[in-house]
Amino acid sequence: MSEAKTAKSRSKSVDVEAAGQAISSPPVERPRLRDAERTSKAILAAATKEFAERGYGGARVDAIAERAKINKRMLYHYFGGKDALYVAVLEGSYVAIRSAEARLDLSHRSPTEGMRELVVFTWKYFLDHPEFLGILSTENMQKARFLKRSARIFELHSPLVAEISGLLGRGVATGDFRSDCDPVKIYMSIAALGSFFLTNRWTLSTIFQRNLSEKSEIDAWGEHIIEVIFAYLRP
Amino acid sequence: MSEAKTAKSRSKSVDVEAAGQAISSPPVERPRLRDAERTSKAILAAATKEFAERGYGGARVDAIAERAKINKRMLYHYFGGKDALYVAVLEGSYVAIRSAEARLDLSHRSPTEGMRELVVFTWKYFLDHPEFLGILSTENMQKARFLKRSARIFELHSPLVAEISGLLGRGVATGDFRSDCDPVKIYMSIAALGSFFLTNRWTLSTIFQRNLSEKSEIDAWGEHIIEVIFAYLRP
Amino acid sequence: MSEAKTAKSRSKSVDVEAAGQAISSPPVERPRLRDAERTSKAILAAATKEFAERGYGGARVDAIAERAKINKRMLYHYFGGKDALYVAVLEGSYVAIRSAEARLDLSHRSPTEGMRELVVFTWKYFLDHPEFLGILSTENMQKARFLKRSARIFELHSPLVAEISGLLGRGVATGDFRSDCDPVKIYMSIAALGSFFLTNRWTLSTIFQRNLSEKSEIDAWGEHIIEVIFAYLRP
Amino acid sequence: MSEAKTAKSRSKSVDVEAAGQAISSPPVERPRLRDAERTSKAILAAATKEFAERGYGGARVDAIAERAKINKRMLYHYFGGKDALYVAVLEGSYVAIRSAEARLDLSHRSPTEGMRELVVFTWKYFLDHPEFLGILSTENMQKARFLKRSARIFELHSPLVAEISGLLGRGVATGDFRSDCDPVKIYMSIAALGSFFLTNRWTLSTIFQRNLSEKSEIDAWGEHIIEVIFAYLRP
DNA sequence: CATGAATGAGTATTCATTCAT
DNA sequence: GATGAATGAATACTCATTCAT
Repeated sequence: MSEAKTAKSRSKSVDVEAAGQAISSPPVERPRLRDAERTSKAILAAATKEFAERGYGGARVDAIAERAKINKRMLYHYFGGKDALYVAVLEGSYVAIRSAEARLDLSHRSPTEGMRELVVFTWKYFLDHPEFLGILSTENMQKARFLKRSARIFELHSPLVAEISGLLGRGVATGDFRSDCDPVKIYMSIAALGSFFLTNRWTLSTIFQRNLSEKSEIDAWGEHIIEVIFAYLRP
Repeated sequence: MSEAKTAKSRSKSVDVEAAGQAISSPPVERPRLRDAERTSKAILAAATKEFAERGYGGARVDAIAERAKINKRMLYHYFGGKDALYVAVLEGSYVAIRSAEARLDLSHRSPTEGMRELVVFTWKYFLDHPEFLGILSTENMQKARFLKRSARIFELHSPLVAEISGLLGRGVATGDFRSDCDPVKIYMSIAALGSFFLTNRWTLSTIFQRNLSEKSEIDAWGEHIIEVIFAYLRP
Repeated sequence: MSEAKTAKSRSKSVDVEAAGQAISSPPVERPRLRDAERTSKAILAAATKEFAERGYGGARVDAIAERAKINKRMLYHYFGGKDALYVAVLEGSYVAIRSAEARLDLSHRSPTEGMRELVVFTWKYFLDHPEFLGILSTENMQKARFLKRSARIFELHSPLVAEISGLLGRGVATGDFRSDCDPVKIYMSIAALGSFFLTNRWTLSTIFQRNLSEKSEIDAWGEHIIEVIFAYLRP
Repeated sequence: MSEAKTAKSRSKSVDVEAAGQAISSPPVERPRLRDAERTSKAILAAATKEFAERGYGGARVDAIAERAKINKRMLYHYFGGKDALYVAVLEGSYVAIRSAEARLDLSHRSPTEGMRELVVFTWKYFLDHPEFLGILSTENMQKARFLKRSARIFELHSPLVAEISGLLGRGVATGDFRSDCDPVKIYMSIAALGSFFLTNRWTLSTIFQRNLSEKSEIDAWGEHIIEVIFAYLRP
């Protein structure tokens, strides 16, 4: 592991847009050559896909370079190596979802509305960003080996917990929600139902002979998550 | 990937005992000469762990041989190659859980009791067989590439769906459960809640600064699953 | 540096013959395939030449494999890596010269005869084993980075010092040598005169416009060493 | 090796000051704009160290740029490439020692005094300029591949030979020295004893378990060289 | 003059698999 | 049946050098 050499990339701030959005942005025709930012983002986007699809061990540096249409050497120039690039992808992925989440502004809605919005957002985000779930899968297969080293990860998540706590508190006050709910458990339940379906639909489709990638099945499961969560929250 | 060469292994029947039980079962005392079987099981058990921990791409044939304490050549002798071995591991994993499940005998219990038993069994099985979840993760990361080729996988699962359908039907009749429940959705919800917690606890522990591998957290989540499922089933 | 992985090669005893003699032995026509010892020696001999000629940093693993006419993979199989192979070469080189030296049996000769024999042997050995000097050059350029880690190197050299001490002592007794000579200084002087000429003859030939690789020059320098050493030892 | 591309650098005259003295010389105060020269010297000094420490093959262009604290591109601007830079270092090294030597003015001293001065100077120069010995090592490892191409190298050395010849002739006349001494052999003996000790002290310290980098050992060896040379010169 | 992005050809090392005994 | 030597195709990473600004 060449992590000692990541110094250079450490100073690179992980760009919120990079992992999540560069992927879908239209192929802007800029000068092409000597565009450091563009190159760096392209690498990050390509790496995100590759790591998500093949896992850390299965991901190939050459494949990332090819996907990003850059010279493999640049990957080392900008990120230092496979490890450091993976860490950048990992942090970038979390930053991206938490940033989008933060834009929800749940506190100005009724508890029921807010909770529904959170559930729907989460489900949609998972649906639209399959790489995020892939990265999580990979990282967990390694027991969060890399994430544990990331200092700022915790801070990134306290606002989320606070937000859910607020919703729950207000919901209890209005009589919409049962009391004694753990915000972390609520979030985990939402994530569990959403993530499991999308992540595992491939084997599930096979064993149950039912194409879970069809729109109707996906939509139905989205409804199902809401039903389950609200059934549980019901006082 | 030399998948064209897996023909040899196809003739190998997957042993129910292999993945799930050979690990803990006592060394059966039969005449001898059973070295072949013993070796084969050791390989399967070692491969299960390796694939579960590192994923398909990250797993190393050498590592499997070393874990199984056998000569690498034997692995090719018995299974034909990495791909075929992986398929054997995959099928064996499903066979193992479905076999254990089948021993539950849910039909002789009340719907509520039966459902609780199913939830508890699933949770415990996931807890006791982390490799199973690892294998699923890996296989889904590859979009069920290998599982899709496995012919008998569907048959293996129809009894499970039937069993849950039975429980639900009886529950509706007794007034314990709401009507209109999809047995597959119920099973997927149970699996989702159990699997997600265990699979993702490493990153979750990190982002929420809370050690989800502690017994108290694990037990609490087991209770949580039951609560969620029953809240949903409540008429 | 992958030295943590050299465990395997560590158990390989360095063969005295390997570095020094396998090089000049006739190409025995043995079965060719599956001859571990032969392969291992061929690698060591090839590596000795490569490291001697190009230095540690300049040596190429591919070049070694090609010189040894083996698959590059075997080099890792037998030695673990470039580092470990280099260490084997280094130790082997010292073992080879010290073993040959030990066969001199200086103690049964007169001090003068013994000393002359030592000088001549050293000169001839350097002349016949240019790789040895090359290896020393390389290792010293790295400030003995690898040699310092070699445990048995010191033991290998105490007999030499003892032998020279014996010669000097007897020479003082017979009146042939001056007293107060440090055996290590004597050896170093012999080595210095021999080594410097052979190692530096390329630049020396150029700057002095005189071909020091000619037999006459080489022989003359051999005589010169003897003269210098005996002039110094003269009481 | 892009040796065909060194044409550019050929026109660069090697500055006497560059390798040997730029390092310690005070920042000459001239109008300004001298950045070009300053940069060029910094590169040469950095390259001298790098090549001396790691050898030609082991030296890294990036490392040289970093040591010189200049942009790598400048290195190509001023010297054309690695090869040409190496040649400049090599020539500069010889020019530096011969220039310093020329300032000795041996002809106005007694033969004995002059000879002692030459020995002491050589020893001190080697001691103070470890890069010089490193460069020689490297160049000889390549059998003077680059030096052979340098046209003016021979001229640079004839004064040295003449100077020593003069000393020897006068010494024979005064009866201080034996006759029939080859000036080149004398110089080579002086250089051999000095160079070998300093170059090889790392391995020698290890094999003889004696720290030859200590001041006492170094001083003692300086004395030893004088003793050896004068013992040999004694009529 | 100066900078840093870009590149293709290496360079050490590892992998799954096969072969000879 | 069992063993370990042998192999070619990757695989992560590095190097000297050039290009655009």
